[in-house]
Amino acid sequence: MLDLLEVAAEPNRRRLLQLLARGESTVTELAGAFPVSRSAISQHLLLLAEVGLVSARKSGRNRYYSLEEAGMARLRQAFDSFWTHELDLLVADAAALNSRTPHPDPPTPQAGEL
Amino acid sequence: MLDLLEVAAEPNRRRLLQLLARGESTVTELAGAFPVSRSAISQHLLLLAEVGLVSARKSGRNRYYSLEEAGMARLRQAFDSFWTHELDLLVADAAALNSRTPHPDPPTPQAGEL
DNA sequence: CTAATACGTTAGCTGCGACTAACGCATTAA
DNA sequence: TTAATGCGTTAGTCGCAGCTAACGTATTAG
Repeated sequence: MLDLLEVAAEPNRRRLLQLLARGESTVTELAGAFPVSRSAISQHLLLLAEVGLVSARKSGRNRYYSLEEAGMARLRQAFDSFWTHELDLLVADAAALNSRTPHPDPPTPQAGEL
Repeated sequence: MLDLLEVAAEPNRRRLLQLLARGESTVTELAGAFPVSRSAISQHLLLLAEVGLVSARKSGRNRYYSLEEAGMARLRQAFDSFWTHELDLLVADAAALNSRTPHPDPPTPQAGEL
């Protein structure tokens, strides 16, 4: 599996990325937040590393994983590239239909946002 | 597979969503844009329908698939929910590193997706 | 030193996702 | 009417993604 978006989309890996956004962490620490084994988490991390979304630093007998910023930027670009202008228009319509909450930020094509 | 992001992330289904963003289309028409069979495309569409991203309208002996706007809005929200503030900060740093254009409004020639 | 403990990875299994082939059903042609 | 063509879906196969169990390795206790 080489596809960036597909790799990042898997629920456990998504969660891993979010946890790592808080800061670097070991496999065991991360695994504590999941119902599955360390092994499973380790393999998810290896896959994330393979596509350049994370990297590891060895210290003692621990390996500290952390987000690879350039990779995450590529992920962001991939999603933005997927989310074409047509989709923006469609979703804007949908939001107008079923929301009494006046959209505060979301549909605004902010520079750093989206 | 019930996960919205995961369903949408698969490359063929991603492409289907993009094609449908241009307007409704039949299974056969859509399949023409892929190297795989009508059957495969039909099954991808059925899955997309199951999670509410598309819907179908029958006319003659054709079924016209089109995007479900509310579902696409949910997809957007799911991604925004995943992309936490921490990630925004990290990616902002990464963008600052390898580009003098900090805000990707112009079509960046980087993305190899799709 | 040896043994024990804890870390992360590799070996092996299983279920399910993605695909082609076979099918049912309409529509159109004869 | 019947036959033929084209539409989309269902039946069945295969490979691989995701998991647990077993392992290698390295630190720490004795």
